[in-house]
This record gives sequence, structure tokens and C-alpha cells, in this order.
Amino acid sequence: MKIKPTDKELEILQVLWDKGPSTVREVNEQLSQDKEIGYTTTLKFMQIMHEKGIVSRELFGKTHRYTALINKTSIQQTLVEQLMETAFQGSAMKMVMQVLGNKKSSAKELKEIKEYIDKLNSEQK
Amino acid sequence: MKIKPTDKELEILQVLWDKGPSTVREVNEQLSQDKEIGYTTTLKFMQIMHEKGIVSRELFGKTHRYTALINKTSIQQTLVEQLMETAFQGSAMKMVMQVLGNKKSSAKELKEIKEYIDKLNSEQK
DNA sequence: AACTATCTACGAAAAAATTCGTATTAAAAT
DNA sequence: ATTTTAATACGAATTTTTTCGTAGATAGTT
Repeated sequence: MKIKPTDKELEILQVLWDKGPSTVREVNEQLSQDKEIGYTTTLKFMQIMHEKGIVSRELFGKTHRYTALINKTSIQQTLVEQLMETAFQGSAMKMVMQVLGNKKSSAKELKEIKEYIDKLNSEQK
Repeated sequence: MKIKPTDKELEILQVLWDKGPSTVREVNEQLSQDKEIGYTTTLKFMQIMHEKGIVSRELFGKTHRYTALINKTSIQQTLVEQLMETAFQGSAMKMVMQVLGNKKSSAKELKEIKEYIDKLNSEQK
């Protein structure tokens, strides 16, 4: 089940992952912080996402509360893979190096990554 | 100069980066390997990219030879940053771990990454 | 010289993604 | 009981991206 959410869908999912199940109004308020966006616009998106089966919803009184049905990690994975293929010839290494090289990562972060690699290595046996 | 190429534009840039300056026909042949695409479609994109200043072109006889004006690394950077922000809350580490964890990277690759980290560390001083 | 192949330019259709207006309903406030 | 507020559904306009057809020019072939 490979789903590639659009930009706006991803923004909305992000809120749902962050804040947990939310109403349209709550999501809209979050999104409005970055960029003006009409209430009905957000509503429409969430309706579409519901049709697509990306989110579920339950009625509380007269308002719907939406829940992300897709796991955050799996989407991250899809997106990362896609970028890796389109922009890095499928090479994880090239991509990682790009990420590490450009961002000023702290020494601590880098150390953690090394430890993570060691862990992977030991699992790999 | 933050440019966010569309998917198709990126595909075309990829060819130009790979093969170097190319004609529309050459690019179209490359793209056709993955998915059927009309010659004039590719032509149109390259014309648009030219208008946008993403590529330059020179006339050789009656055909144009296009050259990518944007550096591959800088676009990779933009894309990676964008994904990092939209999908990983801006955390390089989260993203790297996702990449390394999901893909079966070889031990050799992992080792190279560690070395790269060491290099970064020593530079950081 | 007429024909064919190969370009370009241009416009516009088609598809996908984003945005919002209007009508309706139901609850809450006056 | 009216009015106001807040929600949904629906349709449709807008914008962006993708796709291609057609016309015209030019160079090479028969």
C-alpha cells in the first residue's frame, strides 16, 4: 500500500501525528500559523483524505474528529525512498552524506549516529 | 536562489547531470526508457526550463543542446532540507536513521559513513 | 524540384492539486 | 422563538503540472 501524499495532505497528517486525533478546526488553526488557509479548504482536504482512506473519522456531537490511519514511519520511508531514487540514484550513502554534510549537526548527534550504525552492524551479524 | 523543480523537471535535470549537455532527443530517449513520453512533451519541458533559467542552450546547426545551470548538489540539498522539514521536523538525525535503518546498507557503506562522520568531527574542531 | 525527416515554437487540452463559496443543518445564545 | 455560531457537504473555480497536436522552417534524399 504505497501512498504518496500531496504536500498539503502531508501537512495535515503531520498535525494529526503531532497532536493526535483532531477536528478540522484544530487542524486548520495549526496550518494557519504558517500560511493563511480557509477553513473550508482544510475541511475539503480532510474529506478527500477520508475518501482515500488515509484518515478515519468519528462523530462527536456534530463535529468530526479525524485520525491518521497511516503510520508516520511508513510514510517517511516512502518519501525517503522516493527522494533517494529520484535525486540520489538510489544510494543511501550519498543521501546520508548530503544530509550530514550540509546541516550543522552537533558532535553529539554525530556520535549517536555512529552508535546507531554499530548497532545495525551487530544486528546484521 | 531556491528552486524547487517539479518531478519531471528533476528527471530531466538528472539526465543532463548524468550525460552532460544534451539535445531534446537524447533526453527524451533516456526518459522513454522508464515510461512512454512524447517528444514534444520533453521539448516543452526543456523550453520551460530554459525560460525559468534552469538550463541554458546553444544552437548546433538546427538543434539545441541544453546544459543544466543548476548544480546537482545544491538541488539535492534543497530537496533534502525540504523533506527533512516537512517529514522529519527538521531533524537530520531522525532522517539519517530512517534512511539507514530501512535500506539494507552494506557493512562497507556503513563503515564509509562512519569514516565520513569522523572527518566531519575533525573538521569541526 | 518534390519528398521526407527532424527540428522548433506555440497553443491549448488534460490531469492533478489547491482553494474557496454557498447552501444546509443543528446546536447554543439571546 | 429568533438569532447567531459552528459544523458539514457539495460543487466548482483556480492554479500548477503534465501532455501533446499542429504548423512552419530547414536540411538532407531521391
